[in-house]
Amino acid sequence: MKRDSRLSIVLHGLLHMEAHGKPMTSAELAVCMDTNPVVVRRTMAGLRDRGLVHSEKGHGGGWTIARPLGEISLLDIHESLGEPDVIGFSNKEESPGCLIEQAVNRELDATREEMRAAFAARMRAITLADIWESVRDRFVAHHNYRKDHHHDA
Amino acid sequence: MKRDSRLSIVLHGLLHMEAHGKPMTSAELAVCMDTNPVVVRRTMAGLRDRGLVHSEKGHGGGWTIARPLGEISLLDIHESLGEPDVIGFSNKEESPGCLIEQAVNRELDATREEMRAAFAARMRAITLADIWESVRDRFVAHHNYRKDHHHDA
DNA sequence: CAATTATGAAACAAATAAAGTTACATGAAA
DNA sequence: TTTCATGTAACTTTATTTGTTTCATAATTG
Repeated sequence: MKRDSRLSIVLHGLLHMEAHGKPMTSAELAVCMDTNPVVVRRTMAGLRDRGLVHSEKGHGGGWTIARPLGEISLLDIHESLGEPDVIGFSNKEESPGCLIEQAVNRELDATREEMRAAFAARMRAITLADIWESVRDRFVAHHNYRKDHHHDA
Repeated sequence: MKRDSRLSIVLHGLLHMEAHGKPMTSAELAVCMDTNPVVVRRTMAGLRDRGLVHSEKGHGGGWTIARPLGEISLLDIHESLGEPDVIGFSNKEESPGCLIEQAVNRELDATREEMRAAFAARMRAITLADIWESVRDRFVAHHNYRKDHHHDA
């Protein structure tokens, strides 16, 4: 299966927008994210429609985050992408006549529901601010490591 | 044909084998499962290699379950299929240099691990015997319903 | 107001992966 | 020795995601 990586793409883009400080164009984002400007627009479109980001045309235009990072959960973003299915396996047939296949589907459906619940619970609890802090922590750690170990004259 | 449905296919086939009582050919299974004999062989191959099922060539040959249903967990079967990834979303890049993308990956990786754990826990706890009972329960319920509501002269 | 720069969106092409199909070799039973 | 069944490789079809081209629209700049 070709797996959906839009959530990964969008999160990466959003945090670069935050780091940039001013509106960032689709072309600039595309370079950061090693993809295409049209892919950026297409992927951000859902977030724009929900008011998570803002886009502006013309000179000085581009993308900005429209809310405080702490008020955007990863679940909000997932929903803005149209809630693509996060499960990698499916039933051969969704409404089979066969009693055996029905029983198999019941069991696998229940498993998928549990996995979706685990996904939603975690994604609801995490905001962009959390990831942003995680970036900062690692950056500081890296900086301190270099400071403690540098061998310059 | 988008998501992997081999687990669904294999479970359906195994329980038909159980119901059949004698060796069942790939062609017979393919009819039950609305697929192709080669798909059946290909999908069952991993289970044969692990000793969950047995296959016999020639007249009277076909597939049989090699162990008591209660001793085959759904996780055993999943592993026999080569442990295909059960998650439907992925990272854009697996080992990025960008600190931001690394932080995004850490978060999504952790979420996927939780989902995989939920999958494995459930699949480990369920055996073919459980599904088989579920089939029987529904069959009996259906039979009783018909008995209580029939309107024959 | 015209040139430039940006998004919006449709349409199309490439890449990937699962499922289906064909073909044939191998082995077991009648 | 013929028939039936699995084992496997190679190829085709279909579904889905991602990438690309193209052009319309809007906002800013000179």
